[in-house]
Amino acid sequence: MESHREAVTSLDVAREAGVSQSAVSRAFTPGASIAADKRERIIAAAEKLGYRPNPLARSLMRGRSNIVGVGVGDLANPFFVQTLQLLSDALDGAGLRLMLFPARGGSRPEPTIHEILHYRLDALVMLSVSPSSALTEQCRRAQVPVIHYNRTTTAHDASSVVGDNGTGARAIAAHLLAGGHHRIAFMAGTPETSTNAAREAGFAGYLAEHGAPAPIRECGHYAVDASMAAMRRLLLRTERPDAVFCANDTMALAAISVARHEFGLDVGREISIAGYDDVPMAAWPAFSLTSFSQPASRMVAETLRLILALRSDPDDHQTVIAEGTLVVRGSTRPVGR
Amino acid sequence: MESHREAVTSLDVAREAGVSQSAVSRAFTPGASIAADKRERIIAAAEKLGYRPNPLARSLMRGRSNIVGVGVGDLANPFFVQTLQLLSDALDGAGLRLMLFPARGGSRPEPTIHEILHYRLDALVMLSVSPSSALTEQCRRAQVPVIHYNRTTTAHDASSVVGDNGTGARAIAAHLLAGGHHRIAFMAGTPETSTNAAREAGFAGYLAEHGAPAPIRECGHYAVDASMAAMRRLLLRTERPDAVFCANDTMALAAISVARHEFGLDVGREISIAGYDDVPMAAWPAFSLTSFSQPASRMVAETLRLILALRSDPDDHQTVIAEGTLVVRGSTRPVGR
DNA sequence: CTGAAAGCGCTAACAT
DNA sequence: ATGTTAGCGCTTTCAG
Repeated sequence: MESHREAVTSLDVAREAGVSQSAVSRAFTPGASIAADKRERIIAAAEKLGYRPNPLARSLMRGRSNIVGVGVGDLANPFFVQTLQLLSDALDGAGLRLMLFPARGGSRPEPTIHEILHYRLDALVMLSVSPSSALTEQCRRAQVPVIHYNRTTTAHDASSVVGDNGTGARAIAAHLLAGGHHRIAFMAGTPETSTNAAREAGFAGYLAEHGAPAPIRECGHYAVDASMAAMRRLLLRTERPDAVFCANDTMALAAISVARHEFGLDVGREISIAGYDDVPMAAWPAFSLTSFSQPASRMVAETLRLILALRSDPDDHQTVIAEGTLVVRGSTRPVGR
Repeated sequence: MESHREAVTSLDVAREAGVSQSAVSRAFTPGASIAADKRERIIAAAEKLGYRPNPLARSLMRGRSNIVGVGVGDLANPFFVQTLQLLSDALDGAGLRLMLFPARGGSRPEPTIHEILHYRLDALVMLSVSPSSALTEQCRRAQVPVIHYNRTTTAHDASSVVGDNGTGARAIAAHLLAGGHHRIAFMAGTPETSTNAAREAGFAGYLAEHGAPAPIRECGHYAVDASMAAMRRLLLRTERPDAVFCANDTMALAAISVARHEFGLDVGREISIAGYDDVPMAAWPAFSLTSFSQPASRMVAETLRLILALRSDPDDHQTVIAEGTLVVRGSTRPVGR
């Protein structure tokens, strides 16, 4: 009678290699003390039998799963997709598993995530979604460190990785002012988010400091449809803005689309539009979007670093701020003339 | 001295409720035989203590993890992203966890996935990536059923969910012929993939059956840069094509971009461009891409159905073909005139 | 229906 | 360095 699922266990390997079962365990544990020749014999036997340590049992014993939970909201934003891809590669390279779950943006608390926590996750990364305070509390109780990605947090027992939103937004403001614009608008993303707050504050702050009027404001909620609607409202004003800074690229691409195809405007001459993130599509000739580039790969690398640090010390929380660069393209009026 | 991670165990709940530990287990097992009032008392005690069954231990005993592995290749294609989002929601709704891993397209066998298999996965879904034959064999040995998404397979011990590529491609061909086109081109995706093969065969087949010459062929490898290059080659021909069918939308959007912005062509009048998948961006005014719509949500629903079916019978393999619809937009010359 | 007992496959003391 | 012995937290016979 076969065992559970006819799986090869460490005991099988032990018998095959003529050693104890714990020796097999040690052979598969990096730092363990075991004679080199013995280890090799065991590895050989394991290979022959097609053995692999059962990660479930291992996690149960170790009290740690080697799994990182990743909560995502709307994947419509290419910046998150890019991040997810990079993160999936990075974790894979570090021998960690990635458990993905939908984390609806702050609305009602998801039941699922509570269950996920009990996997003894090495860390929980929230990709541009803010966990409810209840969830945060649950994480603390379950001893799962939380890393906020692209969001800051007031909580002191959480890490976060963000771009330098204030500086980025100021760079955009400077660029638009230098381009000779006077009626400048700001298209906000979701108002409650820290990214939007920081970008808006930096943008408006720079304008104010340089004697420009406060920007006209519309809200696109980081969504395509809402941004199109917001852009229409902006362009139907009697005092039509001559420049629009959208709080992310998704909104900016939608805005360009509306300006060009619905209002027949020559983007980059009659109106300037700038975004934030520098997603791959921003570089397409169809858009040629001026944007502030968030260094996704560096941000992900930092996230991995935090995860590894938190593995050794779950209380070693940090906030990482990654610098970006302004990428000037054709969607904004050139400065030099 | 605290236990491992000061976690609440079923034993704690048992003591609190004054029952045996196995009773607690039964209270959390849907079909188990336990008195209703006793169950309620247990649930109450569990709630009070903040208890949840440890999924690791549960999986270890049950020999099944409630985890579905999902292998993804390049997430640059919005169709896959959309699918991933839908799948993540669907699995979540069914109480299943989603373990994401990067599965490089068919190149060398990834070491990671071999490890993932040992989680006693309920299923392994390959999103538009073909597993190596070695991997397929491993899955068989580990008793993990494989589901190919957007790919057919010759293997008889695997399921697959695909769109009706032949029919879709023929619909595009019919639409282009009806539009009065004569020099028709086909931009291929990755040649080795079953999707490309089916779309190309359907397209060329329809043209041949209707007396049209075989399509001019270039290859865009389902990638943006390669597609832009391919489009340039097509448009630099002395006999410039007046219609191009791209094997997916990613390539078609890139093609539009090149035609319009590099060659100054009026897409939809001077040249027709059609794609496949009907990704969200296809509907943007900036592109207005005629495309054959793959019913992503239905395909994902079918995938979930297969997963659940395979849970009860791991050998119950099926092939599901989902029908789509032609979505005519402005990027192709209208038929009626 | 319910409790006691035997593991799932592994790791981590504990003694050699 | 190695084998033996306890468990990790749970499910599942097995008696009753």
